[in-house]
Amino acid sequence: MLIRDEIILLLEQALKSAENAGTISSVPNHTVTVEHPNRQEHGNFSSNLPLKIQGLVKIKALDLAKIIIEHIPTHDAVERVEIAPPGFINFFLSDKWVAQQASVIASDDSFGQISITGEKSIQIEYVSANPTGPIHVGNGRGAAIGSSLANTFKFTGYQVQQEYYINDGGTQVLIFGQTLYARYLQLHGNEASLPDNGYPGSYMIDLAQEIKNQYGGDFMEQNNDSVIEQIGMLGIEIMIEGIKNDLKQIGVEFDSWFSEKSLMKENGQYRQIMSILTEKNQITERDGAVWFTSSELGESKDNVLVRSDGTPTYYATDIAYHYEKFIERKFDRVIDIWGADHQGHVSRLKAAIDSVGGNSEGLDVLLYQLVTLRRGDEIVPLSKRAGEIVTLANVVAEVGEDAARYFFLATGANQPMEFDLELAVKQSDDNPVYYIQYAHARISSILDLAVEQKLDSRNANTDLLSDAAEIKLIVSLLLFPEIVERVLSDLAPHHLAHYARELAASFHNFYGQCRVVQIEKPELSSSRLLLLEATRNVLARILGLMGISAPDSM
RNA sequence: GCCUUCGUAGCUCAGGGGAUAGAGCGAGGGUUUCCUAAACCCUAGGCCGCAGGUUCGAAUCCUGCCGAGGGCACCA
Repeated sequence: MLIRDEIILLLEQALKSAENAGTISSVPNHTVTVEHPNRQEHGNFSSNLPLKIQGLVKIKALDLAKIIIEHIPTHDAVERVEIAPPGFINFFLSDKWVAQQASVIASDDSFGQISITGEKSIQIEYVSANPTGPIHVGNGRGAAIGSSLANTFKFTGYQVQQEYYINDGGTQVLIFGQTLYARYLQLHGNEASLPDNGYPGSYMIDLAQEIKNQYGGDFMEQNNDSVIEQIGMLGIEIMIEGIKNDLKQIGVEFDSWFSEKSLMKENGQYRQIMSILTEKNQITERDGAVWFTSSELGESKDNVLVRSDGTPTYYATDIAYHYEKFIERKFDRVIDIWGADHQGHVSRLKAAIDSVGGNSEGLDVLLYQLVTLRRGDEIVPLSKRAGEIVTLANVVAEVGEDAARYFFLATGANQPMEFDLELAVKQSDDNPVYYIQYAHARISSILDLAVEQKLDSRNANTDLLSDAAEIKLIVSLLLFPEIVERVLSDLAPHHLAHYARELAASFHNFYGQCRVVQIEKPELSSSRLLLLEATRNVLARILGLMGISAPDSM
């Protein structure tokens, strides 16, 4: 159990005990919380319980605090409890107990795994960029958030499936095929113009070249209607390989690639949701199109499911897709990670999920604000000339995998993010990601030295870990499970990045204050080596969760 | 117009009911006969967009206003 939760328990027991003793009246339901105060003199944990319930028991908070602390049971970890105006109860952990935790953390690979209740199978769908072009910088943000979140869920014991939804159906893909075919014809010296709203990017020429290299003029000789579809599908396949490769560059690999087209089969999910909605009378025909009467469900308006030309909208296929997730694959919980430009889609999708028999409460949509790219003072336009975009691959090539992951992750999803290429590269020496990695490398280096000097942590005596810097470092380590908990409850992996930096700072400070390897003091050395092992465990873990490498030397 | 996210140090961002608001970068100063100086320590820098309200207590919650991004398609 987390020490935080044990302290909450102490407070609950104290309250109950005071009630039983008759010193205070019975308190109706309430939640006891503790937090980490900003200031050291307020202890390791602080509770506002007296302030919260003073009105209920009709005793002034400060007096109430006095009563409560008299009933707090003793606990190994707690050295003393103080009250502070206007009515806080502050807990100070004993240094001895804190020091002992170094031993626990060093030997426990599962340190940080919080106990979970409820659903344990979870699907996280992210990136899912259209396969009609290479993935861009904004997708990189979704990739970093999704991947780190998935890592953290997995670490905690969830069954996680990471999925990429391939939009390989619909009009976009048709236009993609037409564009590709036009480029292909041009490469063979034929006159051909791009379709309206085609894809002007030069990567389409490269793609056509690749197909030409592989298939020569095969597609020239065919003269049937399906040639565009064939060449389009071929192009999509190649694009997807490229996307997989780009994602691999930032350490992202999916368990599953789900094809939109597969929903359109004879008795597929698309047909099923259409018939369910028809049966439930939630569909109407208007202007030649088929509408979902979502306004009757409290949505701001109705939405088109089938266009007047008979093709389904993205909305309709997305309903089918989520029907497949919830009803067929039976995920308890689904997390979709989308760019903020899809915000308007959230509410109507949830409404539709409920209509087709799913439970939209199982769906969390995590929206991330869009990315602005900068180079120093200059804003880098995400799309340069017509169709030319700054790809994720460009950025990763420029700043490196680790820095890219860190920068994408470090800003909260709700916050619009500025990615400064100049900062990420030019100042790489002062880059937070190197700062964190350096802590790990330093530890490895000291551990190596210890081996040379024939020192190890077996003779550790945690009572010797009493320096302020040592205690502070262990206190930082003890925060790790709480961080994991927050990442999962808030779906906010940026906490990982900030915590990692704080932990690294605690370590670097310790390093400056306390020499580890000292031949003449083998017991102290041993104890500090134990602390290093504990720190390395947590640092390596958290870097792993963020998808950043933990180097042994730099 | 409606919906939504945001506004915190010169810059990039944490904190999202709690006590004297924090980091990094940038600025100024100091630290190395000793485990990696990609480090450590110190200093300067803030009406937390503005105005009301709720509360014992507001950067945090509510309302309004100002400013920025995104959305309001038979695009995805």
